[in-house]
Amino acid sequence: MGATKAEEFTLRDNRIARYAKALGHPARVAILRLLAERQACMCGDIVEELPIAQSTVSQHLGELKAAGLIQGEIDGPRVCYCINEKEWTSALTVLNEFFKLPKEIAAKCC
Amino acid sequence: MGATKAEEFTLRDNRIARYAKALGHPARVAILRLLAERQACMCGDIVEELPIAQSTVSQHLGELKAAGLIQGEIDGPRVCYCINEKEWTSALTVLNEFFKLPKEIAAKCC
DNA sequence: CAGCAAAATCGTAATAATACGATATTATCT
DNA sequence: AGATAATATCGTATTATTACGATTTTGCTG
Repeated sequence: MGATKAEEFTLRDNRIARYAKALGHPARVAILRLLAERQACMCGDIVEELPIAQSTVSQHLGELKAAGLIQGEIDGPRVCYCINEKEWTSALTVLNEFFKLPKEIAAKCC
Repeated sequence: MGATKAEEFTLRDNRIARYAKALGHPARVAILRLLAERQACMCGDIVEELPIAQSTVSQHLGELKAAGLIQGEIDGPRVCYCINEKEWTSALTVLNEFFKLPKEIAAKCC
């Protein structure tokens, strides 16, 4: 993302940014949607559903895993991915809390 | 963000990604938090609060404005920024709806 | 063990994001 | 008009992201 000064911000804000960044690309949103919408968790079927190459899908999966939002489990010759419910809930909570901030404020100036 | 294929994904997923991307940097989260937490909307005071240069703050403000999350109004020699309540609510709704997807699913496989 | 299929990793090119200093704008005040 | 103060914009260096093809790894199957 270019030079960054992430360390100089609060842990809380970095946490929010980390989750948000993981959702910051339509391919990753689409992947998460697929994982959420299908009963079973997906593996390489994602590649067939999305307009990007296998290696790129794998890269996006890696980022989602790094953010903690999904987890993968080896299932025979393939890998079965699914949403990490715990982190997912955590992300929802953190983002919701953040988004509700202005609701508590009456005054508006512009 | 490097080469991108955003056009090939759904509008819905692009919309979510757009909001999420705006929140994808701790500086922008911090800026939004400042705008939300203070009664009045901020201007250059943000520069004093954050560990980044004035031009960088201005750049982040521009991105938040492009995403629709904030709006600025000229107020004398300064610019008064505040959260765009409408878009903010819209972002909350869209993200919430997305995050609640897996809750409707009983089966888990890993 | 050889062969196969799925996924990860590597190498790399193209592009976007981050950050800063310097400069230009803009609006106010004297 | 000129000076001042606040923002925006420009130019640019650095670093991150995205994407793909090629290759490697991994685990199963004959």
